[in-house]
Amino acid sequence: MPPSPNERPTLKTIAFMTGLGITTVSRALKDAPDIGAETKERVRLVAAQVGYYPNRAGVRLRTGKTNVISLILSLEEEFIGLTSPMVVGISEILATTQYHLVITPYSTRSDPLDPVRYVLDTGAADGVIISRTEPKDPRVALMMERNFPFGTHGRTEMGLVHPYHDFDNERFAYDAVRMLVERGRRRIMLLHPPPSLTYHMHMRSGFERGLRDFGATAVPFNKVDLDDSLADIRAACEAAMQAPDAPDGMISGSGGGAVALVAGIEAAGLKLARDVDMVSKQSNDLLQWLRPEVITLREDFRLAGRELAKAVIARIEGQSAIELQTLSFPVLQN
Amino acid sequence: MPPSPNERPTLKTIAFMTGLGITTVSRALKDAPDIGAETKERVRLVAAQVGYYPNRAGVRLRTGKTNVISLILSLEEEFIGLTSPMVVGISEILATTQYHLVITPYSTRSDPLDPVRYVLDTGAADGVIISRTEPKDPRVALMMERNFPFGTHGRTEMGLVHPYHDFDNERFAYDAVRMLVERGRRRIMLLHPPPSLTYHMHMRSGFERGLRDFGATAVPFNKVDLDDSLADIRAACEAAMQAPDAPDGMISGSGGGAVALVAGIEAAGLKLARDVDMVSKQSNDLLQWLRPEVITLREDFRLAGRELAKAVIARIEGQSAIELQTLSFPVLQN
DNA sequence: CAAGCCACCTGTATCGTTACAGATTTTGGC
DNA sequence: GCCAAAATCTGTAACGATACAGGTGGCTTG
Repeated sequence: MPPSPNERPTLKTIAFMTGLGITTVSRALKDAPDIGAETKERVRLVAAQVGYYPNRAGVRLRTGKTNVISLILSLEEEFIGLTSPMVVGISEILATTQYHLVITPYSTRSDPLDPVRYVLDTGAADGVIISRTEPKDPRVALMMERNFPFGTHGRTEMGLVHPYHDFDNERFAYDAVRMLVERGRRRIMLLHPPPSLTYHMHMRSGFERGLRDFGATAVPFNKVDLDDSLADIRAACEAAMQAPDAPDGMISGSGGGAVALVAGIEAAGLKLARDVDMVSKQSNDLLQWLRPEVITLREDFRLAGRELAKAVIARIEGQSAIELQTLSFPVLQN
Repeated sequence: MPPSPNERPTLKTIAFMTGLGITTVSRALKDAPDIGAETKERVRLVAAQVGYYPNRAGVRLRTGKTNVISLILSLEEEFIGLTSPMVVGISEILATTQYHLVITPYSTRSDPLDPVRYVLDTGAADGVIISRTEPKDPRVALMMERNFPFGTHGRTEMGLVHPYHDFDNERFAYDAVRMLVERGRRRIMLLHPPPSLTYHMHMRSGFERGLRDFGATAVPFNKVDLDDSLADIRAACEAAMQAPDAPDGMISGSGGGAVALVAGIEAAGLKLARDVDMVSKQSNDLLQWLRPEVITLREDFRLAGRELAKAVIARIEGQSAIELQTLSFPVLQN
């Protein structure tokens, strides 16, 4: 019985059209060595002609390969818009491959291990990308233990070697201090990431190294971090500016945080560039347009997405993890 | 042969454990009417106990149901961050179902029909969500013709009934004009969406109705639209402000556009609230923090994501399209 | 008590693909 | 020419699920 011409073509369709066996067609399309060159050519031609795509469910059922990369996203952090460019970067890479991108969400209020366990237990993907990486990240430990391919946005501190892409937050904070000191600022305040995340340490250590090397002092600012609401950050900043030892320089670990700090400074009746200078990490340029006085160092999330997608695929293909660790560096805007 | 206890459990595992047939287990888990109540209970218990999830590839191969919703994203538009909250909204809904969210990207430089054709031809998803909807949108026509479930962010003008969620841009522009006139502004400029998109018409007609009803006049501003770069928009705005008939009121169809307009106004040496008032659509609150003088009306993209996800699922389940059309309204910030 | 009906359960075939173990034909060596 | 070794090709089974067409046993019904 000839396969219906209206249905999506399968190996059977091509087998019928070429007069070959289904197995032969399958192996021809895989360029297997035991198939004749002319046969392969013929099969490829017919396959292209009828617009054949392998059925993903068939492949997945038989081989276990899902051809899916899962991006695990916290529903809370993300609406700030940071991951949007990351999704774009990942998509750019996956578009050139067979992989699809699946978004696996979780709520920060629930266990961050849940989505990872879900993917591992159900075999929902061939590889995973996670962010909000912690020094002793249990997700990383779990995936390493199961030997499951993944990449992290951010590093860990467990002596486990795994693929990552990270922004050099140590250098960012160090350079930020330098730039502030160059502008004559000496009393510097840092709006840091939540202490649970690895890059908190990086940013703090760059900050402190900068203070030492360039001779500035830290103004404590520990009541809020980048996970807090902009309203809370602004209020804390306003209070800090009105305290006796108010800072004359500020560093913000994100563009959103910087906006809140600027609002706090101005609510205290002070003025950027005149009373305070600020260096901020920035991923898009809205801040730049409205407060060009803020010095911004760009973190390229799109690049991060590209690097992570490449790393995870390479890991799936068996490349060793140590070759799949990349770092990117702050770039001064303008 | 008992199924290996290390592997993921399948129907076979449960069948072995309960002493039932595979078919019975399958039907019991589906709550089929021809299975005894006690049996169902027993099967459900064992299934929960061993942590059974149906194998997606098996279901998909046998039934054709993918349990996937595809969000089709333009790689260019999106890094402004608009779709990030939309992804969150979609995820919130899908998390309560069996559906996975797959991001299917395309480049605005290529044919927007490509990703739709891909999903249709490969059966990659059970339903699709698209944005950047046009009055005669060929993607909508194609999916309607193939009777494929989808939802659009934005309406069409083809006399075809399909699920959509839209923001009432007509009302937005109308209200915006009113608010500007209330502040004594009479010469109003509109930064509109690209003319190819449906909501361009909506926004323009609300704008013009507002001008008539409230007695204001339009200042032409047709060289740029919201798809242009912020730099181009700013330059165009600066030029407009220096022309003899400069506007004293402005309406921006997006928060990003508003930032560029503000920069243009200020580059021309003018001042918000004093020389010009502005009403902008806004999806996050960065603008609000740095230029509180700008009046912002919120468009809730997260809600849009939720509504669209619900609509597509309902459509898949056979609900009629006309019941799946929703509109949301501008909300004044503060 | 046979027939019919219900309530429950189950075997078989199938979706599209690939691993595996042959089968068939060609080629080459002597 | 004959046999072994390549070179090509192919059928079967299996991945996990479900549609479909039967089974089986008990109970009512006339």
